[in-house]
Amino acid sequence: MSTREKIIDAAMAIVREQGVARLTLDEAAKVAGVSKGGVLYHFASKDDLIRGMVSRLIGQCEGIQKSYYESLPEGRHRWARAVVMTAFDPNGPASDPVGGALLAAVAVNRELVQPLREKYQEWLARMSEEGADLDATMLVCTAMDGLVFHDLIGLNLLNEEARARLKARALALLEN
Amino acid sequence: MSTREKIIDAAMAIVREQGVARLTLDEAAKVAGVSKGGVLYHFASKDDLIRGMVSRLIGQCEGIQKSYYESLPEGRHRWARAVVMTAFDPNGPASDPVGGALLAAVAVNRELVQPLREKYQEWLARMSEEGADLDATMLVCTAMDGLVFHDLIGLNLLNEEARARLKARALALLEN
Amino acid sequence: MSTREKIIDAAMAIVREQGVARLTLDEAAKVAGVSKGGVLYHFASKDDLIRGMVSRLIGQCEGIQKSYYESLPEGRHRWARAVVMTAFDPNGPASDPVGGALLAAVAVNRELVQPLREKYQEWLARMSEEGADLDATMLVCTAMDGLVFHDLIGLNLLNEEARARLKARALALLEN
Amino acid sequence: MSTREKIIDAAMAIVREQGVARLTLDEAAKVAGVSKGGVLYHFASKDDLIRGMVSRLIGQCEGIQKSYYESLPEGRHRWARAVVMTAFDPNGPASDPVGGALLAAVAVNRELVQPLREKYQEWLARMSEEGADLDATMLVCTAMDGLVFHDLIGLNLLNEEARARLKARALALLEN
DNA sequence: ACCTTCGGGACTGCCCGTTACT
DNA sequence: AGTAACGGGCAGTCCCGAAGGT
Repeated sequence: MSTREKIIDAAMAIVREQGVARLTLDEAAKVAGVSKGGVLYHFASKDDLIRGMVSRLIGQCEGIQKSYYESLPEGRHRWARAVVMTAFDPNGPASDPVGGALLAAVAVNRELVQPLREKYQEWLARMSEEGADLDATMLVCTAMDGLVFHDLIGLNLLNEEARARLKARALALLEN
Repeated sequence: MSTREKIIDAAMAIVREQGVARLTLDEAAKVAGVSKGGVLYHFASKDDLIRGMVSRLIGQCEGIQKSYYESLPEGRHRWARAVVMTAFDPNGPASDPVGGALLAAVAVNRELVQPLREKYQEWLARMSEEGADLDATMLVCTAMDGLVFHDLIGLNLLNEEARARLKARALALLEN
Repeated sequence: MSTREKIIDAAMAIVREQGVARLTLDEAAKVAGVSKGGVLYHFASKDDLIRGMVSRLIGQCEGIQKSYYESLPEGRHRWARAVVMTAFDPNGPASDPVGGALLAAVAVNRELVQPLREKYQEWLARMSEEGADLDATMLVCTAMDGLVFHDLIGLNLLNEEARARLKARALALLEN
Repeated sequence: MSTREKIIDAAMAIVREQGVARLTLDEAAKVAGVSKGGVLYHFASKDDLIRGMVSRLIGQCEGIQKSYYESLPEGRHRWARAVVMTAFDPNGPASDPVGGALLAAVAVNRELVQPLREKYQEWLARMSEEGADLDATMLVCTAMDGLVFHDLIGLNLLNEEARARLKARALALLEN
């Protein structure tokens, strides 16, 4: 595996095991088995390292979404339904502590949002191609983002039953 | 005005004018016209200062919500509608750069979310008291949080027209 | 009990239970049940508080010495023997963690040594009054200080048997 | 000379010239001609810097002891005599203000005593190898530590004449 | 006399990023 | 494709002084 990948792995492991606050260049270097200078060779700054983590997370998220898409029957809102399924997936983005960390980083530094925006636009394009009711789709997708966001900051408002009802309601809006 | 309030004002001004990254205790002290020791007398840590900012922001947000509530006609989803109106208000939480900063802080430090959770539960109780369709309400409110969150991290996905349609769709779900 | 005494008690308890590093004015105030300002009313500075602790410790030490003196048979080196007994007493100054803390404070701030010096001179006078062999007495007493000092900094060089032999040797030098 | 050595030099100079209380990382950095970051690169903490100073002081002390040893005639207590000579040496450990500072540091932080303990055990081994009367040796050496300790905390109990008599008495105990 | 609230400023140590050198 | 060394900004701890209350 490339050193670059090893460093991202190390960074994500640190965040998962010790929390964001402990993600320092020194620690990432130590876990990845290189010097701090080595980390800064591959990533120009800490923000740059975070960008790398964001990209990887987006990739994972997209993988989950795609596999849901493939498992769903054809239909007008197939992609949108996949988005809903992903948001509620126990292994999805809402459950990864790394997500919260990156959320923080993105909130602080606006330019980190760029790769995320591009991916969102790609998803939107995909959904509009399948002839969806775009208003309902946007409402549902935005709600899914709200849900993931609630999970990421630990705002436990909904119990399992309420979550199930919300999921059903969201999918209902995407009927026919 | 109390020193404590002056410090919160200073902190919010810094975030608005220079961005979160420039919010340091030293800077807050300078702007508020006290020493760092003075700041740390009123706020035990930077996180504590942020907690103060969160509380104030929640208060402002609630004020907006309440004034919308009062301006709306009576009806089953009066509070829920007020939530939607607030989310789209150009002076609402979505537009304040301070919100992004606090979002970041909350994402990093889970315990900062406590006052926010309490306020949310109060709002939920309020909405359930008015006999709302709770599933639809949750879907809409979660979507509003998603929208605010998009704004806060600067993920400009929707133009004015799309926003207007989303607002209409959300309010439509709260009909009768 | 006077507030002043309560504060000294609190300070000593903190040192014993949490170590010197945790002895702060704030902590002492909290444990003693007053505000920091209250502490500084009774003791002009932290050093002053330490002076108070030193005095109390000297008093305790003198109490032990006196009771040994009274239990010893009359003789030329009765006081000197009491000094030796005190140095080896398991409840004596060598065993109190507070001693180490105060040692540190005294080493840093030379003027804290004043009460200690006065007490030493009193002891020396006492010993010379009993017609002692002053050279042997000084050698033995200095050795006792060395021993106490070793204990205070945790320089565990001697096991129980070696300590017993050292004690015997010291007392032997004070024969007749 | 290495930066590390320069920093230790600077730290010792500060203690000697301005007292322990003025030994701060900033000051050490300034005197050594590096930044505080530079100091903290070589010494992880102030304690770590002090550890470095302790090691150097132990080395100096051992040098003095060794040169006394070489100047002394052969005999059963050659090393022990060297210890006595060192304790009374006007350039020895008792006279260096740095010693007091380190004493304080060691009293506060028990783990700093480790190198000192090792060195003491080495010395003890050396003395027992020369076939010494170990009880007398321990008594004398402990007394020497007591004396050095008195000097370090500035407990001026003995005038020059009394010191000379103490020295003679100590050496007398090491006869034949 | 006794105690509190408020605030100032020195200091430690953590951490990011730069430079010089392989 | 790295590493060692270094610089400097910041957070948080702590001592203490000033001013005032009871």
